[in-house]
Amino acid sequence: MPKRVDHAERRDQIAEALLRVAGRRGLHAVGMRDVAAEAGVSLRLVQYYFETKEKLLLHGLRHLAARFGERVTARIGAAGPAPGPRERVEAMLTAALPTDEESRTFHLVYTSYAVLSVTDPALAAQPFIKDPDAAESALTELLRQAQESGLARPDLDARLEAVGLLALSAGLGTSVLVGQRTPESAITVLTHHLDRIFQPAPGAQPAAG
Amino acid sequence: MPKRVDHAERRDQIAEALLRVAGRRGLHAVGMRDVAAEAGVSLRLVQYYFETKEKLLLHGLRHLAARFGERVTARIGAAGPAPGPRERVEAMLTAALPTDEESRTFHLVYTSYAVLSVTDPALAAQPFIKDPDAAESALTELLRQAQESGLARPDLDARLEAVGLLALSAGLGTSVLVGQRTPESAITVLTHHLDRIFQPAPGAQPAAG
DNA sequence: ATCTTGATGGTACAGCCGTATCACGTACGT
DNA sequence: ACGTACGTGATACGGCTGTACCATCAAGAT
Repeated sequence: MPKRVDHAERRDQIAEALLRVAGRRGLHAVGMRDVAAEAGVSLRLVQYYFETKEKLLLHGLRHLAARFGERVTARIGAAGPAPGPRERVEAMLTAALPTDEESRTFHLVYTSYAVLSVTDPALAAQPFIKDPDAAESALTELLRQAQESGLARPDLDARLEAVGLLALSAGLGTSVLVGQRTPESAITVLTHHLDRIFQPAPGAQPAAG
Repeated sequence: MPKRVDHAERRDQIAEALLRVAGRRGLHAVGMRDVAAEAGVSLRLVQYYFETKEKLLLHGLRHLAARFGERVTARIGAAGPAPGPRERVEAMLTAALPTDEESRTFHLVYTSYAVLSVTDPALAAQPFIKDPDAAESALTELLRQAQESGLARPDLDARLEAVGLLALSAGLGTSVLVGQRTPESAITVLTHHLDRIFQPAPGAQPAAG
């Protein structure tokens, strides 16, 4: 046989090419030939590693979600040596805002996938809503911890707030994406809402435990 | 000449056909032939009234925005004979949530346009962000009125809250659209946030003025 | 009555898309 | 050493897309 190739690695390379061109020209305008050219390979190779375009798109979606997870992790790590709940929450929510090229691409392509998943039975909702659900649970847990630590108002429904914050972040992200709002103003709105949640209970000391 | 035809009316008929098929199969999958078939006319006629697909899409967007405006107005009117600020705000925000077929189509197609406008220079942001900006101003004004009437907390920045509410509503709408959340839970979250804003100033009587 | 012009139908054309097919080289198992 | 399976290239094919072209009918103007 010829040089044995790591299929998983090659598939990821091609998936990254897909995301790059999708971020530039829109997911709807992405063809297999574009992906091949962007990845520097022949059209045949894209066919070889992903037999069909549908599989390519699905893998692209998974790859995008994975990269975003790493981005959030990195952001939390960059927030300091031992980031508190608020820092973690801010890292999660601002990571999705289109503030730089990577997050801009992420938001655009992810929204494109979301739109496609509504009508395309292939990109079924099943794999699509898994990650948002996980984010919602993680955020809820962070808010609960903040409440127990006395950092956040204890009279709030943590899950309700988590859902609201994620929807707020997504909505703000879209408005930034279409140029209606600047990233700074979006962050201002987000911070404002976090300030209302992260208020110590009246007369409570921020005790550990 | 043959039967003189009202061009504006015919264009609206075709635009409605466009929106119907876009709501069913996704805006990305809409071709001129589909629109023609849905409208019950020949392909040639679609070309005749909209010379190019780009112009058809642009008119479709305007028509969608207009229909949504009427929907909001109708909702406000249905909220009672003399709806107060809170009722008006609720009508605006819930009208965009995908609770029935019409709003579902609206949200899907509008989001599709938003995604397209990011990369397509034709659907420039110029006409696209006009309506959201108007909604933001209208909502801000309603919140200010509520504050002056003592119905809403006076210590809030009305515009900041308006921006947040619109982004929240948009984000919730998308999550409902992709099937992550039920319309009821979205309304719950929205109502919850409105409850926090629409609180009378401590010790203030809801006097008119 | 004829000419003009708006409205409509049918259809052809060039281009792109995803997919399939054929061909070839190369490196490992035997 | 050799055959077999993997990796890769080139290209063809059918279908769909937006657009352009040609023809026709109808009704008002002259």
